[in-house]
Amino acid sequence: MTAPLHEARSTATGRALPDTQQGMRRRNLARVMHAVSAEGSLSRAAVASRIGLTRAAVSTLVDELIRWGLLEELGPERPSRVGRPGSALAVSGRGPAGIGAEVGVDHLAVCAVDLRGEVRARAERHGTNRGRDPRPVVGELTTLVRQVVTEAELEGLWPAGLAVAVPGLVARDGRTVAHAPNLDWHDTDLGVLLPAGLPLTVDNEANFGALAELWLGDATPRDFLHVSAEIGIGAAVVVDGQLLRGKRGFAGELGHVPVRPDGPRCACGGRGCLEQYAGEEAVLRAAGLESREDAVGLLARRAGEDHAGVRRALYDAGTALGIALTGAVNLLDPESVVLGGALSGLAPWLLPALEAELSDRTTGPVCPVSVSRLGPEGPLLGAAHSVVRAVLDDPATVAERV
Amino acid sequence: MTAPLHEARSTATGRALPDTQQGMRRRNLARVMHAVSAEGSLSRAAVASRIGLTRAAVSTLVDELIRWGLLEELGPERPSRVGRPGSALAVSGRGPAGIGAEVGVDHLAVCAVDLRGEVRARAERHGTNRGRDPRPVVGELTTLVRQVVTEAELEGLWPAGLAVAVPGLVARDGRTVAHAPNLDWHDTDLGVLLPAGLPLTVDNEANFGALAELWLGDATPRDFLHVSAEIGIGAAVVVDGQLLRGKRGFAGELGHVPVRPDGPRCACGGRGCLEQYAGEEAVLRAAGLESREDAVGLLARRAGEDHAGVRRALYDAGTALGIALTGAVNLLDPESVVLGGALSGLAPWLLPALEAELSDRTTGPVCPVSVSRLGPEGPLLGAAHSVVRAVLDDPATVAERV
DNA sequence: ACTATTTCGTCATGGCCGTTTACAAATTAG
DNA sequence: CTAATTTGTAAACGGCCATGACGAAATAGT
Repeated sequence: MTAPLHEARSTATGRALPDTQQGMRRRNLARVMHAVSAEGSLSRAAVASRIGLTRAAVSTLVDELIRWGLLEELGPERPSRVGRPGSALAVSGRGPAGIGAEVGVDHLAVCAVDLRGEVRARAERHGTNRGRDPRPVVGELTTLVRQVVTEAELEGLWPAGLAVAVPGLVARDGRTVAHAPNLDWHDTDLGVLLPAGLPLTVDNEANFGALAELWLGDATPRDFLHVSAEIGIGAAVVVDGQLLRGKRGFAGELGHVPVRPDGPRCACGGRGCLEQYAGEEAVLRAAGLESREDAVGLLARRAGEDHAGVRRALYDAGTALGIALTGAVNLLDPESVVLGGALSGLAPWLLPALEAELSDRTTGPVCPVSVSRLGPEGPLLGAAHSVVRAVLDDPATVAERV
Repeated sequence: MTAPLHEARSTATGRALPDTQQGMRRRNLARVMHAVSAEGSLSRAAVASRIGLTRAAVSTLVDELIRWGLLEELGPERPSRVGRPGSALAVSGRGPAGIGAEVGVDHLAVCAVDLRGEVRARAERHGTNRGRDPRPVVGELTTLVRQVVTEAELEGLWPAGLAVAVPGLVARDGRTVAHAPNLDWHDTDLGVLLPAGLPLTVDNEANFGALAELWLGDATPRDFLHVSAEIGIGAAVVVDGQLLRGKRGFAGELGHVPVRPDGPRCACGGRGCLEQYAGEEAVLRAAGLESREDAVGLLARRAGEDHAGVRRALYDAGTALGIALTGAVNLLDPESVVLGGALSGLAPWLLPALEAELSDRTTGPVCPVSVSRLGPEGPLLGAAHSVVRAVLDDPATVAERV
């Protein structure tokens, strides 16, 4: 079932557009941008036939988008068919840029992505942030943001917004970090700490990772389950190209799905949660290793060296993941499951058991499990791209800034 | 995150509307219908302020809707505030009607619902359909449909479509029953067996039950999980007022979520699926009862009589349901869980254990569990209403039929 | 009782926007 | 070199909602 006809369509920012001629125009501007963006380069006539408007209408839309600096004319296409060749249009490489930032447990990173989706500037700083006061950390992040912004501006870009990925739960206001256990940040409003003037969005890094997979993945479908392990084990549910957030924004808590209902007690109050078997701590303990900084890298190395205990621990973790995912797949019938974040590095040793459980426990064709190509870059790229998508989704918002 | 701006909006029938003035007009017609329908009776001015158009624009929209027989003028409102009283508009009780039908294991039922949502005609036939050939069964259903249609026509209604609820999986074409184990129907195309001329939709009865809950429930939110047990145990996931169907249309298979991963083998290939503990068969066995026709009624009676074995069996089923729902709630963060279908009758004995598991295993405020008020009527009403909703969602479709 | 005020529904006007139609430009096919 | 085809633009057209004005129908105040 598709969206009801009567509901006001919304922009990516959540603002409803009135169903009036201006709203129609704005939607058509967006459709032109998306058509060109998807194809890389397209003539006006091609856009028209693709989005179902006439060439004349598309011409006026394109004129406006060029005036705003969102599209540019590349000149005549190489003629392939008979008839006058079209004039190629492309998304501008000098217009607005999305600034993405990531607060990791042991690093900070910022990048700028242009409307074409290319990374045009980058800066990062290594060093742990665990337990540090938010103010100096965000101060350092601000420095990196400024660096990236000036670098991007030298290339003719202007920042359209800032999106920050954090390892924790974010309040529905999209600015406040409600709970980031690995940083020990609680109820921290990043809006007052980051440079003003840029529209700001803060979200969980797993969510941005899933969106990156959706937007940048090789052949990622519009309905999938993205599983990542950074803080605990999180899943992002993507339905029809949209992130499912849940009532309180807590959807995707795969880590506390019961796997063995009579298993050991969990901090959440339950018993035998997935995290008890596949969480970082649990796997390290099962493998007989100490808890330390780059635990995932260590596990991957040891597993590569055929360390029996580590292999065994990862196999068991894969089994537990498979059981939890069986439930999720039964409930959601997604087109695929994608392993991202830290899990992508451990996938070779997790997958065998995981897929065995999944195929044993489900009938019919098994839901395919793939590994994210983006790996640890996902959240940062997803954050930057979320700003870019907002511009593509409603180009008229930049009109006033030009 | 809300729907991207650039995507073509769709009608409830899945047909995309071009983003043009005609599409805009159609959407505004729908918004007027929904506004009046939601409030029962509304003046033009009230509609205008509610949907954000001007009185003048609403006037022309209303004129058209009245001409099509979808709205009617009730005359001047009782004046409450100062100023000229408005003329009350109401959804017509003599326009199109939605015909809903239900193929149950031991009954057939058909009803007609008008645009106001009232049941205006009804017919049913009792007697088991288990294992019968589809042709005579659908023949009898056709007779009932004709009865209901003529009865509705006597009241000035005309049938706008037929929606059929079946206890089984339905192919994505919306016409073919892929697999109905309790009827023993497989790959049965109902389109060729039912009266032609009426737009036909076939869907799973659990899905229609969930939609009924969404549309008719007392205070049902737009994000909830509807659990029902008719064939096996099914859940319908409703996200943002939309049914989540999944890639193959199999979403909601709660019955095969692993509850005890090392439990007894299940027909699905897995072990310890929910159905092994809370399925009809399993509960009867645990209670020491024979399998028979009205098993749910029997269980409810015995439980009411304080039969210890039955109580125990239902308590354990509630525990298993609670474990499975913990996983689902963690994954989806719904606003509530609704127990419908056969489960609603057994709720008093299931709920204690179910809620205990849920509150023990989740942190923060517990996801509220409620019991469907509609009970076994849900699927039939949901089917009929789905036709009505399609008209409200795109009133222009009836223009040609008037 | 009478007037001022408020609100409702409608009409005429105007502006916005996509479509239709026509045409010049640019290329291939023959 | 001509006919056919396709592209992009311009002008006229038609649909749709907004604006502003007006009569109608009620209340509030004197």
